[in-house]
Amino acid sequence: MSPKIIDHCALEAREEEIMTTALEIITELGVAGLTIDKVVAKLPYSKGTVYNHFTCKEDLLTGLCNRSVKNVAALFCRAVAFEGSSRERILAIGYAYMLHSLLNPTEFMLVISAKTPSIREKSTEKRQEEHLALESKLLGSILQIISTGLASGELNLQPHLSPAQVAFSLWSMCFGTIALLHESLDRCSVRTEMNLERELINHSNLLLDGLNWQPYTQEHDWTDTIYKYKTQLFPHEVKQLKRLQNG
Amino acid sequence: MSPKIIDHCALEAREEEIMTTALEIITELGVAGLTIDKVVAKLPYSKGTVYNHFTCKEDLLTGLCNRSVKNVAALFCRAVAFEGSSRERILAIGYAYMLHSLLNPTEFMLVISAKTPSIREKSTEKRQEEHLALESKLLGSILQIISTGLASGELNLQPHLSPAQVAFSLWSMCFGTIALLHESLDRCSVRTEMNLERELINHSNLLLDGLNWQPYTQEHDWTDTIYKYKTQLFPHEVKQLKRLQNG
DNA sequence: CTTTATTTTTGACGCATCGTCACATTAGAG
DNA sequence: CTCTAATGTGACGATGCGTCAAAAATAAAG
Repeated sequence: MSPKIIDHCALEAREEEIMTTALEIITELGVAGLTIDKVVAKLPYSKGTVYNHFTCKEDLLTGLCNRSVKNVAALFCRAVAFEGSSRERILAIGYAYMLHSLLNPTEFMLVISAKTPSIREKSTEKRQEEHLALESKLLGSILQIISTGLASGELNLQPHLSPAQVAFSLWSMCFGTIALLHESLDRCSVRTEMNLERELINHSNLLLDGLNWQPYTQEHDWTDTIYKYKTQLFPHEVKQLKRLQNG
Repeated sequence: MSPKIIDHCALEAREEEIMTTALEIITELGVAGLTIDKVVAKLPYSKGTVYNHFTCKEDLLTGLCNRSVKNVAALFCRAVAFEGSSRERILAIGYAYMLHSLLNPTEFMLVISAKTPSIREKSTEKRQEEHLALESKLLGSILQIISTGLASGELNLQPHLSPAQVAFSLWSMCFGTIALLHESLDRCSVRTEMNLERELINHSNLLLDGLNWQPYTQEHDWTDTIYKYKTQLFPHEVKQLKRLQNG
């Protein structure tokens, strides 16, 4: 009676395989160049099988997007665990976000694409919810640092601001800066004179000063902190990035 | 010899007509629903004629995007002319940006879409350059206010920051905030508790405090300033927005 | 081993959209 | 009216999407 039943593990592995192949195509030909037919041609499966995993191209894109956000979440967890002041840790979050965007330009761009209604509208409800849950996880890491900052007295919240609002201000600032300065995204008019790492740190420091999050920009050697990010917190990622930029 | 020659004016009018029709379709069916065939069906012209104006769908989208940025530029010019302190005027820029995004959700979303590589890659070089020029114009308005702020001493630039960097920090902050909180864009997890106008003002004030741009948030009645934006600077737009939100 | 019941895979098919191009149309000069 | 070159037209081939009936694969029962 009971026939072939594929175990969950194998199914998930295949889903990964499909996504990886899709990402290869996108990296090579851009999002517009992605075609289910091309994915199928690169895989030992047929079109029907791919459509068993993803209802449509957009659903596949959202899946890729979520996979990317998962990796960001992992980096954020490491940032939270950084040994230092709360402000150093919150700055590490932004730094992690930036590193990820530089290491995975295609995926970062996908996260933006996936927020586009044309893609969102067509994606599965399931994958949409997964996306929201993942974003909550990211915000969770930020909120965690905010609460330690409040506890230690380093952050003095203005009465009209809630922790969630602070978390959101940091997130949107990082997002905007990275999005507008991202090499692969927009050749915006000022881009030439701007350097992503420098500007992100600048913007973060401005915002954190505005938030009264001590120690202030002038009161601490942030160059040293960033050196620690590079050598202690994300040594592997920074090395990978250098290899990417030189090769 | 000389046969039928269409005057430049009529050509441009037709281009407008095509874009307006395309925007209608996008508003109704989303960017994904836009089809050259549908545009043609709504117009008294044929497909070939449309393709005489725009090389492809993406080129048409970039055209729409540019038209939208032109409108933003006009609002920015009015913000620059606002009677008040330099900080009030720079805040008016962000407010204008937000108003525009709320009044033209479809177009704002298009601006983001148009930054996506899949669309940019396919657009005409000409329209790309136009886009960069328009963005420069936007930054120009911001830089103008910065320089008056510097001249009056209300803004005290930290030595490591250039006016262009300040302009960019404001722009990216506004962009990020609006993009992440935009109703039509992303149903992000925190969105429910967040209110675009309130958060944009909050973020702006945090950043401007961080920049040492006087008067500081606590030193001035910003509610009153925003009231002036609504009643004096952008009365028409605010009224339009209310109608939009009620109807 | 064969049969059977059920799941999984397959790829050809119908449909939609894209962008092109050979031909039709048009407006003015001669 | 005729001729000419700019302009407009829409049928057409190509490509991609998502479906579905049929085929293959599988594991237990006979």
